[in-house]
Amino acid sequence: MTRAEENYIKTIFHLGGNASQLISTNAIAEQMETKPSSVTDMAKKLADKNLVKYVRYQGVSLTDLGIKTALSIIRKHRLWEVFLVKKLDFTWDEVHEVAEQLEHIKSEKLVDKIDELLDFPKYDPHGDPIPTKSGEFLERDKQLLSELEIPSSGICVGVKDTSATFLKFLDKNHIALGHEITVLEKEDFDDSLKIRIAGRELQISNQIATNLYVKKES
Amino acid sequence: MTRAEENYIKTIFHLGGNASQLISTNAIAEQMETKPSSVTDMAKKLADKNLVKYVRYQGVSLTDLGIKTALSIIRKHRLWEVFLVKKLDFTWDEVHEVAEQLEHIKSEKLVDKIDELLDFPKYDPHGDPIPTKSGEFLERDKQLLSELEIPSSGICVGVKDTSATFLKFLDKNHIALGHEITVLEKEDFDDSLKIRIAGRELQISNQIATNLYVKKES
DNA sequence: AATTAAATTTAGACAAATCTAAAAATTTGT
DNA sequence: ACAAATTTTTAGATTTGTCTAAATTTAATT
Ligand SMILES: [Mn+2]
Ligand SMILES: [Mn+2]
Ligand SMILES: [Mn+2]
Ligand SMILES: [Mn+2]
Repeated sequence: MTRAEENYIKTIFHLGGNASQLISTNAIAEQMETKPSSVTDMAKKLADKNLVKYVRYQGVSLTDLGIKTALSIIRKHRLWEVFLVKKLDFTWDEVHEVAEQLEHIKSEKLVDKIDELLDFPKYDPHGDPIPTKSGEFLERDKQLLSELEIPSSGICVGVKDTSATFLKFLDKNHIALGHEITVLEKEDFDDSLKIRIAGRELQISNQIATNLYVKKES
Repeated sequence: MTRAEENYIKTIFHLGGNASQLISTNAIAEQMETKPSSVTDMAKKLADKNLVKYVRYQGVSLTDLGIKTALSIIRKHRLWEVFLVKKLDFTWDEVHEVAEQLEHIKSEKLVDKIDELLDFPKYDPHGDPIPTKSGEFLERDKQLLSELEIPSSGICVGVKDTSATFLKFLDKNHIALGHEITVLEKEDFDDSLKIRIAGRELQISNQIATNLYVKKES
């Protein structure tokens, strides 16, 4: 598999192409910052290799082989992200770019040894689950902070937006995974929330609240 | 820089193109298992980028920029090899192939952090020196085992042939870096040597002796 | 149902990196 | 010094992945 092929497979997975749902060439092109015509070309190539099902004018979805491939790449990406944070003191806003390169390194032994070195982590630095060697995928029970009842609280377990700007904003406001967040009030005007986290009270916009995942306290 | 360009630069360096010596396209092609015509094309491209000096029909040599680039790639390659051996329990015959991929990962922070994690190693698992961040290169004082006087002894500090077959042969015969080797006799007929290493005596062919580096004992 | 708009595919082009076969330059041998 | 052998370069083709512009299909609107 070439690097380009791997990137397409991964993108299709992230757009929901694991079910039998067909993903449009336009959606893929937009996500990958490329042109729809390029996606069409690649769709044919991937279909030839039995990695996707391609229906002309409708879109593509991953085959079983495609899903297996996607999970393997995602596993590598997320394990490398954990490695960078835990072993090399990278911050969670620095890891994605490097992991985009490292995920294409071909060595099964390397991935498995990194997994072992990290003591088989279940989640990456952004709270996303790491598929096991055999491709199992444990999606966490979570919901957007914006959907919590008021008042109530939960543990911050993930981010939806993983851009460096958002992550650095969270750092600045002492919002980190593992912390308890209590929603105190919702402002009707703009859906902003008053929350308490790590002993502090602060006001966060709806845009923030719709990009933070929490796990409701049991 | 593309991956192909980096591989050419590295090969030219290893063939001695760091001095003003011109390396022939044929030599490069053979080393890289490609065709001389491909090398000619690349030579022009690298010359345009000021990485090599290219004299038609004569060959190429690295510019200062080319040397700097080569050292950076070699540094990464060797640091990754140390990482694989020291942190992930790879054997010295397994690391080269993976390091060939890892050396192209673009992240200065990553290399420097790996360097730090390994406590700034000076040599890779095959005894080759690791250039520093600033490009310094401390070639060790060493000589081929075949060139030791008889009788005398030295410390095994490196291998010339780094192929997996040779390295596994060395493992099988308990020959490893750091061990003292004493040359007891030389057989005139085939230049084979009787040596003592790790308490054992064994007979090694001239081909083995010309691929092992030792440091004479002071 | 026909027209318009939007999405998708095709056709043709391009850059990177490679190859083969033929031409040109250099080196070798007498 | 000159022919032969070797090395190197050129010319033209191929593959991968991309693009633009035009054609086609599908979806939306009157
Ligand atoms: Mn990521
Ligand atoms: Mn992540
Ligand atoms: Mn190596
Ligand atoms: Mn090495």
